[in-house]
Amino acid sequence: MTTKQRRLPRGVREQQLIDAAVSVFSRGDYRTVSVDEIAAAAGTSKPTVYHHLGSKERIFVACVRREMERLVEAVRSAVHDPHAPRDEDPLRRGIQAFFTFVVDHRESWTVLYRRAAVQGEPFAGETARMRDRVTAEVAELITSCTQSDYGTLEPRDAQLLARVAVSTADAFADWLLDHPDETPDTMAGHVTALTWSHLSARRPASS
Amino acid sequence: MTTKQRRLPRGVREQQLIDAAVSVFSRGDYRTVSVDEIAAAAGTSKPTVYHHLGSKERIFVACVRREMERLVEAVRSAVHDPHAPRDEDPLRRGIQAFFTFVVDHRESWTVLYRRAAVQGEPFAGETARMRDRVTAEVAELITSCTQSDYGTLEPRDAQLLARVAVSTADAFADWLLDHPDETPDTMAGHVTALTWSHLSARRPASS
Amino acid sequence: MTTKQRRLPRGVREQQLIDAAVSVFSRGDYRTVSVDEIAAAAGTSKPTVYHHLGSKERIFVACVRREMERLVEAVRSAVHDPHAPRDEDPLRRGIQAFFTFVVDHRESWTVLYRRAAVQGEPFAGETARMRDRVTAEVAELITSCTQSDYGTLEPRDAQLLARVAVSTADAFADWLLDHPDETPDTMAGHVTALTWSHLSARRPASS
Amino acid sequence: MTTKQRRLPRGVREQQLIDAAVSVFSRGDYRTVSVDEIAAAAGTSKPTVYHHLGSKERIFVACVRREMERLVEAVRSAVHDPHAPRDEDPLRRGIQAFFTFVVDHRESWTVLYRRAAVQGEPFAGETARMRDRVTAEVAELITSCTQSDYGTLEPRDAQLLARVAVSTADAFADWLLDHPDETPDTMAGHVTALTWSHLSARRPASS
DNA sequence: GATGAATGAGAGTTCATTCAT
DNA sequence: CATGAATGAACTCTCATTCAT
Repeated sequence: MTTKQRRLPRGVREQQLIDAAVSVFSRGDYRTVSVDEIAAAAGTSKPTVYHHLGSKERIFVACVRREMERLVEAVRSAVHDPHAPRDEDPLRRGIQAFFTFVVDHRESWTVLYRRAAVQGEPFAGETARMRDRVTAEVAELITSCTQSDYGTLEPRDAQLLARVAVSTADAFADWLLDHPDETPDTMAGHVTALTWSHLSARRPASS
Repeated sequence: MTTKQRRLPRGVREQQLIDAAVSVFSRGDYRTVSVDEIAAAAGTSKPTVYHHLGSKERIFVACVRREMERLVEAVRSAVHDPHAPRDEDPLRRGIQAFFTFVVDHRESWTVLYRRAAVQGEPFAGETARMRDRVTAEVAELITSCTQSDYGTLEPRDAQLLARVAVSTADAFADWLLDHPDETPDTMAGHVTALTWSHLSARRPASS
Repeated sequence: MTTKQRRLPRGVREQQLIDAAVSVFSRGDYRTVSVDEIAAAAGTSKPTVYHHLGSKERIFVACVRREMERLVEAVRSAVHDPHAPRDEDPLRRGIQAFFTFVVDHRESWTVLYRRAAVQGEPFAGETARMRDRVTAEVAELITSCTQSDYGTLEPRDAQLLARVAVSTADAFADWLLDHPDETPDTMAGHVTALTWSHLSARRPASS
Repeated sequence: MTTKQRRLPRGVREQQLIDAAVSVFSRGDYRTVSVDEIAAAAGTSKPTVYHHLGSKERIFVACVRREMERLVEAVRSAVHDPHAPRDEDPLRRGIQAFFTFVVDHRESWTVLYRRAAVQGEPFAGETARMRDRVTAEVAELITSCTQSDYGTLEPRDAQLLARVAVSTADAFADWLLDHPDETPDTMAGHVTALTWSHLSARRPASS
């Protein structure tokens, strides 16, 4: 799976292991996945995994944490892209970045959105907080982009919209898997239109 | 959990067991849940569960199957309700029924939508097929209700809409858990508006 | 090891398991012993052991607790034996009972005195308390038997004597293993003489 | 734990390692202790420990061996002390030295007497032989000191007495931990008196 | 029909020990 | 010499599943 390379420096091995773990966790949930599988996917042995990550729980949290950072970073830099044309909608850019991430890093997204949702695991608190950050980030994005156009969007509404946007992106990503002829860009257009239209539906009085 | 009642007729006992199983499966995924827990929740012992349902896998499938029937039945009878006012939108009625089910039978829905989604379990095929039937049903509903208004809605588009509707309903149900002041009816309104607006977005030419 | 007998009632199986566990724990310390060994010695399987005793720690504690009761009971009933001759020294009778127990139930004693002494195990508190009870019991025995002869024996001195008596009995039991020609009775005589003489050493003024 | 000092001459490093190992082994038994702990206590890394001592077993044996030498040496030089007053009892001097060692080098003694007693370890033979040497030494001491006073003390009796003396010293050392107001000297007096009185008890006819 | 008892298979975790730097 | 990295083996504990009552 990975180029076999013994005696790697700390940081590198660790990233390799997280790569493997994300991939494996995207195919089964926390309980289904065995540490042996992760080790095998990383081309190493179980004790090595423990040497670097400490415990199955910490492996999982490390996965969620890292993929979370990547996602947030991707969306943020898209929204604040200094090279983007002035007249381009930053909201659409952000949503597109978000959506592109979901599609391009299918495994990451699955771990982030689907696996972290399972209740009752020992690490519920940590991952739930992580998961909330995705929607919080999206909500903030929506808020900041709509402030001028529609008056002040209530935080509560922004939250709701964010949740809808996220779950919709998830549904679209699934859709894309079964229909490879659709382009991420087309889909991103759908989501944006959808969000806009829902914004009007929510706030008919403010137009 | 259930009123202890020995020596019940076959069918009844079985339904009780499935009730308990649905409740337990809604709180943890397939692997997390133990047959012991299910037996305890049903107020009986493990071998009794096996006697009636055969194996853990078959227990789970039985849960998904039964809840599925209930959901489909609820939506269908709402759409074809003969006592409904003529001028009422059957689509909205259907969506509302669907949404109401999701909210009222939180546990059933969780098992149906979240648990059945996990890949890699031994019964993947069976439950995946079940799960697809939800969206298929919704798609059919949308198709049949929009046929006259928007020309012929492409099956493909109906499918996509169905998926969005379903995942949105899921997001809304989650939202409702955190915000008990929202009424299911309000939420149902949101979904309908959302779906309509998206229909326009998808078919701008046909208006 | 034990007569193979399937499907035993709860209590019986449990005692069998503790029997086996005592035997195994007497040959190796807490960490050396594996639950598999215990299961094998009891003629059953590992999960059965867990079914009845719960955890390795609880197995060990159960052993210590039961053997403790036995020892205390043996000494007590010897001291208060109503059929004993009036002029017989109850102290000697008690020490002899104690010593006989140590020699006859070599395994029990080893678990009680040697294994429970190891610090740093997770159950340190529980077993330490148990272990203290042996000496406390012996101290009480000594106190009650010497009260009239030597004035009031200070509790502190009784404690010290008890400790010496216990460790001496342990040494003697070891000795007996290497020299089978000595009889337990002879040894009991030694201990008594030893204790008496030491009593004089401690309280030279009261003679 | 030890002053970090790289590139030490062979012998010194080795002694430092044994120091650390004795300290660690005194707190947990052979299985509880990990080589990592020993390495950490010595302020070095695991492979270094292996480089010098070879294996966990050999580490343990090295500890026992060295502490044994120290104990024997301490007792011997006390008995044969040329500067001691002529009329002083060399037996008491020896016992006192022995007892002082037990109290002052609590960790050494624990390793020697308690840890080495566990059966079933791979090195049982070696350490058992070591352990026997303590009592043998004490027996010899007793024999040589009593030769003139009580006729010839049978070797067998000397052995028994030695065992009792040793286990009693152990009990006293424990006692001292809980009662810091007792001085080692007082205790040594107790042991000597105890041994003498027991000698009389054993050989009433030979006086 | 219903249940306490029993178990084979497997998962997470640790550790003594060895390479390779 | 000294060490971070790597691993095979073993151990505790759990669970789906089946007997025997």
